[in-house]
Parts: sequence; C-alpha cells; structure tokens
Amino acid sequence: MARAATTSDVFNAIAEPQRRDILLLLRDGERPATAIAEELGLSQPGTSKHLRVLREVGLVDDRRDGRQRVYRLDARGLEPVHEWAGGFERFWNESFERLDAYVQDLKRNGSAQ
Amino acid sequence: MARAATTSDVFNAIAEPQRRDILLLLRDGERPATAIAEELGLSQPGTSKHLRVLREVGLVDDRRDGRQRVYRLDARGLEPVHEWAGGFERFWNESFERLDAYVQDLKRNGSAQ
DNA sequence: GCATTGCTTTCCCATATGGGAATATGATGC
DNA sequence: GCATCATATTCCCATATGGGAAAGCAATGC
Repeated sequence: MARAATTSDVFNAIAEPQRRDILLLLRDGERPATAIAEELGLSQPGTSKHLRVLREVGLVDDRRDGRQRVYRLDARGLEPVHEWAGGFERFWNESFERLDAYVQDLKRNGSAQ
Repeated sequence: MARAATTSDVFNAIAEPQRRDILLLLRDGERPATAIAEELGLSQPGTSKHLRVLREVGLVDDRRDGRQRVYRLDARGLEPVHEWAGGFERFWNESFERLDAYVQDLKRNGSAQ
C-alpha cells in the first residue's frame, strides 16, 4: 500500500517544501501560474505539476483568465493538519515534556533510593 | 534534490499515516516497540523502521529497558507544523474563504454593471 | 489560419520509500 | 557458552515522485 498519494492526502501533499512555499505565496492573493514560478524561482513545468497536486488534493482553486490560469488558495484542507498537530500541544507547552521525563525517571529509578 | 528525507523533515516524516498513528499512540504514554506493533497491527520490522524514522527526525525518544526498547513521544518537533498550518487559520474561519471569493468576483465582473 | 503566449502533459531517468522475508544483533537467564 | 526474547538491519522488489527536456493544447491577436 505504501503512503497515500500526494494527490489524496493533505499531509503528504504538504510534505514537499516547494508546495508549502506555493501555499504561503498564495496566502497573499491569487496568482497566475507563471507568476508563482517566477516568484519562487521554480521551473514552469515543475510549478505546473505541483499546482496540479495541490489542486487535486483541494488546497488550491483555479480559474481561467484569458490565456492565464489563476490559482487561488483554498486552505480549508489544512485545518485537519492544524488540529492533528494541535493534539500534541501539551507536549511543547509548559515544559510538560521535561516534567514527563522527570516522572518517568522517578518511576524507574526511584528518587531517594 | 527532490523532497527532503523523511528522516530530516518533520513534514515528510508525518506524511506517512502509520507514523502518525504511532505518534498518537505514544501520546498515551511510552511503550516498548513490540507493544506498538501489536496495538497498531503492524509488522515488527515495519514498526522498527518507522520508529527509526521518527527517532532520527526527533519525534520520539528511546531508552533500553532490559531487552526491550521503550519509545517515548517527543512532540516538540510538531510545533512548527502546528504553527505553519495555523498561519492559514483565517482561511477556514469566519467563512473568510467565501468572502474572498465574493470580492474576487466583484473585482473581475463588477456587480452592478 | 498562423504566430505567440501561457500552461499542461508526456517521457524518461534517478532516487526515496514502504513491505515482506530472512538474518543479524543485543540482553537475559541458565 | 547456549537458547530465547526483543529489536534492528539487510535484501530485494514495486511503486511514487520530483526534475529536466520536449511536445502538446488552449486562448488571443493579427
């Protein structure tokens, strides 16, 4: 089975740095494909391929405008990612991590022995 | 170049569903490798490989306990993921998405013309 | 229709990766 | 040392994927 396809799993789609960059860029507003390639310094075909992945996974929208194809962010698909990662929030807040480690240490070594 | 290795990029490391499952499981407390494999119904070698990836990318910690190797969550590496996704929060809150689409429509078609 | 601009798709290649099977390594008990 | 349990690693294979180059399409202007 392997990993779910980049075109069907948001987590996998955003595992590629360039695609994350594209999403960040589109946060500032829609853009035609060429502009995206230029602003990020990517090849035109490469950009097109990444945009296709993002489109199929539903993170961007596109519409024609003359001969240009304008891409727009549709970040709703990122909410599950945010929530998933948020489920671990307590592990990086309030030095919970260190506290937990301390407790684990106590459990297996005992403190005053 | 391609995608950053699963062992060096947290986004890529968590792009694999089974590794996400392992992390969720470890949220409830540390466990020896075999227990993880059993609870998730994964093969022993497969689990070991996933754990190695998670270890190398820093999302889990491990320690020996007799002949067992106990794995513990270290989710601090997930904070960047949470923040990154959180940067898109306004797009799924307050129907900002629809408002934006509406504005874009106005811009290119004009409403009362 | 034809040339041009703006993208998308196709080819082909190199590599990363997950899976299963088999093997190796480490720790414990006798 | 030897058997055994708990894991890790190695092999090999099938596939997903990103990249570059080249070709294919669509829309526009003349």
